[in-house]
Amino acid sequence: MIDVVLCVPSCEGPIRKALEVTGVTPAVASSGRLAEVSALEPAGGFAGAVINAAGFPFTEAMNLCRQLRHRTTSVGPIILLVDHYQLDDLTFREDLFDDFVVGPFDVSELATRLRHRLRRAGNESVAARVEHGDLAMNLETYQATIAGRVMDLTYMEYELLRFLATNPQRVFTRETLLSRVWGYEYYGGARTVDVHVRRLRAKLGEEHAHLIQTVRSVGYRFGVPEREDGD
Amino acid sequence: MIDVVLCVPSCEGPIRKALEVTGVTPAVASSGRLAEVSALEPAGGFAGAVINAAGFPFTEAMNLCRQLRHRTTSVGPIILLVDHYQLDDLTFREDLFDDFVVGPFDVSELATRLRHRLRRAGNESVAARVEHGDLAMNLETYQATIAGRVMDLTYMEYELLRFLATNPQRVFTRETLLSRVWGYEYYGGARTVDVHVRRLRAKLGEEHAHLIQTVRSVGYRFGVPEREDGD
DNA sequence: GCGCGAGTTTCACACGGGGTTAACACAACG
DNA sequence: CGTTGTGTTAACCCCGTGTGAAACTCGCGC
Repeated sequence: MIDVVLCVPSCEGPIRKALEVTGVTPAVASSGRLAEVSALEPAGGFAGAVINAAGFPFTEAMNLCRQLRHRTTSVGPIILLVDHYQLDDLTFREDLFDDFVVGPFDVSELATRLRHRLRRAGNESVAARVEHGDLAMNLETYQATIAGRVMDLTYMEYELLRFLATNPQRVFTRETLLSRVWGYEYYGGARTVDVHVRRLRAKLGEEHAHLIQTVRSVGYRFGVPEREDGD
Repeated sequence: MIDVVLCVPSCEGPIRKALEVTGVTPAVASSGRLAEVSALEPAGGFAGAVINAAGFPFTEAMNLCRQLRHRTTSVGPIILLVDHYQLDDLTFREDLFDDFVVGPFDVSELATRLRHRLRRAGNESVAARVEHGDLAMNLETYQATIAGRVMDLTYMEYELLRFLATNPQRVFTRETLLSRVWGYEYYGGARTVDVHVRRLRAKLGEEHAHLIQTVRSVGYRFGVPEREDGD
């Protein structure tokens, strides 16, 4: 079986060479849109993805990563190509990709990383479940239960809850949530987040509504206040 | 809790800097022998390991990786530092390490990879924290605890305490606090600061209220009174 | 010791802004 | 066309915050 690796937005120079050395065939999606990606997809799914975030709007690249991760058919490891100045942007987005390479891109490093991740992908099983207290989310079936009761969440509600629940205790501003969950830069309605939080709280039910806490003048946080014994 | 990262065979220059930036403390095992490593190990095990295979016999480095992986107590992610010419040697050894960096080593890339792997390994505590005695503040969760008890601080209270706690022992005038914490030039009611200090003291509780001291006709200071013998 | 004044603590209250909520507009989908 | 999901708008409400004044404390001089 031939392994096909998705390349966005192009596959030239060192990238192409690295893929050749590794022995996988590229599938180039120049736009990076999900429709284009799906059209290119082979029967067994992609073996991996190489996304060049340098010379590509960064949030769009992140958005694509997110979409790839959320598809039903798995897409192997995602490797991000970034410029040095973009390193800081990677912080707290660790869940969106598996590895990265800093430009200028070296063929052998690229190839080594590709091989490394492809090999490891075979052994590791991705966490398909998120559990936190009474909340359980199955990422494969897209179902969420609270204290055993199935919640009927919409897509956005599910995504928001998943993001919050996978980063418990951390506070996120509305802007951050918009860019991380919705996937675009903020323009205007921060109330959007509020409303979705409200709907989530309603579906969580009276007794679990407090799982999403408001941190006034900051944002929202998932989880119960920690009792951390200092020392 | 403080995260300790094993460093072999040394921790200098960019490596030390990267560990500092990430907020973990190094434990240096110069020989790389298992006995030495075990002696350095903290109670909770290592949070991760950085092994410099450049300037180190390569097979020895691989041996150490293998030994670390086979121990009973887990040793977080293993990051290998290699020279460019060693890249080929990594092939078929993917299971022995989690990530690698190619020299010359860049601080921010190193730090980013370290954080990336630590976070993926489920390590929550690579967060910005302020700790001082019984007080602990987590800047990500916006939570503050005093002697293990969670304090329910409002936004302004949190900001004020954070500023004071990050500059312990120093005395600040009300004017300084207003301009540094509130962020605007002030003229009028300096009582604002007093009141917030009072509210903070109340939430700190009887026995910790003295953490914020009044310096009459000057301002306020955070920390325990210094035992000044001579002065 | 007593009284006085400057400085600090404490209290109560009013205002403003951030958060919640409901209702609506609109797009997607069958 | 109805249904369902999503984003926006606007009214409402409440909590956090700042302020002034009263009570209190400390330091100093008489």
